[in-house]
Amino acid sequence: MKLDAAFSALADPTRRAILARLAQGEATVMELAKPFEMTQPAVSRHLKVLETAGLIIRRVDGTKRPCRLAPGAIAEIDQWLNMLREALARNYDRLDGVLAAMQHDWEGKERS
Amino acid sequence: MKLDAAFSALADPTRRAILARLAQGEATVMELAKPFEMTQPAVSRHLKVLETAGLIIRRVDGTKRPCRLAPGAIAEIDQWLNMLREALARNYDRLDGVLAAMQHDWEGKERS
DNA sequence: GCTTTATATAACATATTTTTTATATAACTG
DNA sequence: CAGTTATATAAAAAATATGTTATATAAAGC
Repeated sequence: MKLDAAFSALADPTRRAILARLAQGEATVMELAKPFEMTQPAVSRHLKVLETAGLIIRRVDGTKRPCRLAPGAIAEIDQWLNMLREALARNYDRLDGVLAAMQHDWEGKERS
Repeated sequence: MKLDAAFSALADPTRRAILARLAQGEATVMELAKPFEMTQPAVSRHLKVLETAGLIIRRVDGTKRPCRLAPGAIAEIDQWLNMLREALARNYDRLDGVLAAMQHDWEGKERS
């Protein structure tokens, strides 16, 4: 299941930063690595994770491997999240949210 | 950063299944555990992960702890994903996708 | 009050992830 | 061709995640 890989890839802040950078356009591995206090191999691995998850694609340009966002990147993720969105919307329509706020035996935090 | 916890929580299939179940309404720990070939403590831990990530909330009902989807569950996630959505839409508008498909030096898979 | 039910926590084993250093490869440069 | 540049891969250490069994807690039922 690709959802595992996709969500897992997004769970890492470095990888999200890489995606945010790619949102502005293509970039090579070195360009992507520069902002991070991390070695190049580490970034290479993050890119592999993103590629395997279907979030980015890479092309070959001489000795460089420019990366971009994969066109269908978040399609599957979005589809799954829609299920939750709809459920949350339904709950809201039923005013479950309001009721929950009123009956204060709901805990927003943890009790220990 | 809560995004880490949220995406990380969603990366596990058991936890996504739990959320899918909760999308149909409140459920107790035992009810949630039943479909899985997993011990109750394992499910308890998954629920804690989901709660910490802000994806579910729990109330106290006697000895039971019924769970629901947290109202704002995917708000932060959605906000972040919007950045990507917009970038992808921009790329599409510029026909970057089409161009990429034409210049076949783009690899959809991996080369080894 | 004692037993059962619902859930949590602890201790621990195993698996996975993340990062590092060292090295390989392959394409440019002069 | 020799050296440099861009990137990948391997090996290994450290951190984290996931599941198990055993046990604790607290409310419910008799």
